[in-house]
Amino acid sequence: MVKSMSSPIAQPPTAGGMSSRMVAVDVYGYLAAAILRNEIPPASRVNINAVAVSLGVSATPVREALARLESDGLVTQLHLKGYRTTELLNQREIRELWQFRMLIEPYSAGNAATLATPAQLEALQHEIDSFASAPVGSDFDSYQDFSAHDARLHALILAASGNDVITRAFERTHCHLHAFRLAYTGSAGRATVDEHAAIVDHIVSRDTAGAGAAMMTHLAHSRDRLLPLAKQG
Amino acid sequence: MVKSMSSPIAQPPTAGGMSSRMVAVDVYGYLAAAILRNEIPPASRVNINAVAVSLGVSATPVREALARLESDGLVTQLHLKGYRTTELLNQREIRELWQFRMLIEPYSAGNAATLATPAQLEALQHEIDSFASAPVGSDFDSYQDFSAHDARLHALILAASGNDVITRAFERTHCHLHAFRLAYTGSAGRATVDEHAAIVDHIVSRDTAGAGAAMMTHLAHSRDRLLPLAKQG
DNA sequence: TCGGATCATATGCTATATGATTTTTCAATC
DNA sequence: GATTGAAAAATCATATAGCATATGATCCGA
Repeated sequence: MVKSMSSPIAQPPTAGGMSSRMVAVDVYGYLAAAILRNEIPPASRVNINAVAVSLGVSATPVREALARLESDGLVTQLHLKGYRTTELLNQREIRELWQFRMLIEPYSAGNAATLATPAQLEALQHEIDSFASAPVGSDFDSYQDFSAHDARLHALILAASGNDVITRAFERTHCHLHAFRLAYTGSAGRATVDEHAAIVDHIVSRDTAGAGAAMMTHLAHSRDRLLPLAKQG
Repeated sequence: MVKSMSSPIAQPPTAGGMSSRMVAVDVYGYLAAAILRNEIPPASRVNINAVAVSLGVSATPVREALARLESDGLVTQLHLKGYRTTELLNQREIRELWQFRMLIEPYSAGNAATLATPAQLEALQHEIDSFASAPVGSDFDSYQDFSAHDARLHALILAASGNDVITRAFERTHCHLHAFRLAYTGSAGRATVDEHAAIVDHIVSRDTAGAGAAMMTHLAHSRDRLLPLAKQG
């Protein structure tokens, strides 16, 4: 996100005409964050003009961002009825998404154990250390921090596994975003932190099979932690 | 509060609406097909205005389609330089893409053997039959038909496996489109037809392990057939 | 031949028009 | 009097045209 989005109120409409070329507001990032934080609740309409006005841009860049968000599965477009945010995942969808993760993430964790560069190992260890001793709060901001940490760690592991196709396929699931939308009132779990540490320990010690197994265990647990929060489906 | 009683019906939209409101041209489909057929060569610029004029629409729907195509990895956007089609896959990218397929398609083929409905089994068998005895030509149109058959068969298997997340992740790789761009001068292979038939035989006979193994074999072979056509990387 | 100025072209955006949809209003009926 | 249904108004999504700016190529002079 770039700038000037903490004030949802009126921006002066580009007086004089000098400022129209100044800043490219990251409409995509703004909308993704707004959906993440449930500022735009699930299954609610996204008013293109309202977004455009609140960001001080016109409709065209908003439409472009929404087209991308639809590819990401965060909004859906109905002809002549505009865009709506998607529903929260139900239990069936969680099972399907986690099954997908179980196919690619243990494999990727194993590859990371084999292929990670020293710098990548250090980044993984740093991510673990930064949360190993952190307080585990239960307020919104704490949970958001924790969710971001979770997302970063998994992304680091994928990146270290050396397969860009798989990494992008994983990113496009936006699994952490969907999980956050379900659990944004929840709290960070010490169990998750421990499971993350175990995965990274195996990767750092170049234990391919152990890393894959630890990731599989972690995914099964995280799925089971999430399922009770979702509707049946 | 407005009361305006007059203004009788006398405003039927009638004519006028016909010309400009005719049909929503499928810009996305047009561009995807154009890239597929190499009418827009790899790594070449896509002139938004030219596309708009040739399709008889304005720039806005073209921009929206290009935003979606970028999410699909078929074009890339450079700021103030517009959109370019992506390069052909190189050997490293083929290996990465096929590795991804090897993670999800054998699993999905196995699930299809377990879960496919009778209608889905029939659709699979029909797809096989329609090409089992077909002539295997080497001209452009024949190869295009064959590629479409290949894409349909894999899509049917994914659909029968009962996991929409995995199905969408697979679709978004556009692996058949990338393969076609590399091999569009090639010819359909009898070997591929036979491998397809073997996979479907296992699925129809509810042989989960056999279906997965047959799919894995098929993927390895198709990868090895494709690699010589790509640049090193 | 090389460097710099000039100009044509394309991009990204804004402003606006058009028509579909949704909401509100209001009268008629039960 | 409450409720239903239709008509009008308002709202909103989509599309179009046009403008300001950045880019890249051409041309000129040294």
